[in-house]
Amino acid sequence: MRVSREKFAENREKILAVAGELFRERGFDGIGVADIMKAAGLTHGGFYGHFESKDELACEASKALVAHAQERWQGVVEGAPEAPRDALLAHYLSHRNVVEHGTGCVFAALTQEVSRYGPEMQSTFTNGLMGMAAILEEITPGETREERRRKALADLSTMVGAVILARALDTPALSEELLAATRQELASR
Amino acid sequence: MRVSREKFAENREKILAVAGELFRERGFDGIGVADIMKAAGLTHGGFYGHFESKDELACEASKALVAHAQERWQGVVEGAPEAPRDALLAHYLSHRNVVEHGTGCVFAALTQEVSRYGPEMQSTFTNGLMGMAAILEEITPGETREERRRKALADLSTMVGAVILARALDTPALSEELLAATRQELASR
DNA sequence: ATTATCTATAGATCTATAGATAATGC
DNA sequence: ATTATCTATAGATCTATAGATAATGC
Repeated sequence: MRVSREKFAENREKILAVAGELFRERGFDGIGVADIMKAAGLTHGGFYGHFESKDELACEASKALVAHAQERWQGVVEGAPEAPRDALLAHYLSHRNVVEHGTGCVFAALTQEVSRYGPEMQSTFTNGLMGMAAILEEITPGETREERRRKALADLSTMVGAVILARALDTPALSEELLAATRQELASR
Repeated sequence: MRVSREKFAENREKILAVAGELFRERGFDGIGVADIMKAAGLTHGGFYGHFESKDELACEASKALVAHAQERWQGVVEGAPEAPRDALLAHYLSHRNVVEHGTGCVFAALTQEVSRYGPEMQSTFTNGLMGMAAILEEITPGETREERRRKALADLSTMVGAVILARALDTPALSEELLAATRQELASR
């Protein structure tokens, strides 16, 4: 049964949204095309009318996730003009970002798989990470532009690293301690 | 053709060593039992005389990798009693640890997959991360034990995060900039 | 007539096992 | 006789495709 052009475009967006969530939850290799389409309410075979391959879907979904992550950071920064850095630290180093893999930070979920994928995926993540660093640089104190850039890169490593490590710890209390310690240390700089 | 007991034990160690390298290179889901055994110079079927399942191998290999990582950090710290923290930062935040996935840090390679595996795997990584934090705590300056513990957890997040992000960047110059920025910021604390 | 989706399946890959083989060690 | 390894394969899973179906839009 064929659907309208409008519905076709809607279905593509639905596949991308569902894939973005399931990839973040289970990794690129942890979820198949059939299950993604099932979760989107479509059949396996229909997938190949929308994307040439699973790799193409992984690339497109990653681009959307990275763009969305930047918009979210930008929104948090603009929503707290008096203390943007504190707002961003509280937003990112949160219990929610540790527990909700499917809707949490794409970098905390998928970065380790990127180097095993093709150059297009690496380029997407590189651009995304540099975009996050640029947002951080704007709200980081420092004498020179070089110093702010340096602090932004180190802080980005700290933030993403803390969420990745907190997700691996098997006790909620330890995860919370790691998050709180990282928040406190970053805030005091 | 049967082998001696001694050779049997050797074969088991060889499988663990090869698996530890290939898991770090391609992830737990990125390499199969048959290819691991081939790399170890054995046949696929022989695997199940050594391990009950691929999951058991993943757990045992992870335990060995985590223990080895702690020993290595301890060795670096003891090898530079005058400036152990600087030595550890230089050792960990190195070009080698970004490029050589198969022999590099187990946490930089596999931590994101841990939460998708069973409780035994999570326990192994939790113990490992807490061990690394304890080593860091010993060589971190601070007024109180609480402050040193806090700094150690935040620094561990920064170090592992920096290597993970540096591995995802698609330009060697950017990876080096991220590493150098992180080294410089951590050293100045 | 065109085209988006669905059904069914080919082909590849992966884990795990069964049975055979051959060397060890009592 | 025991046991570590090898050969061969069962069974499950995954990507991708071929052909059929049915609704859209000229």
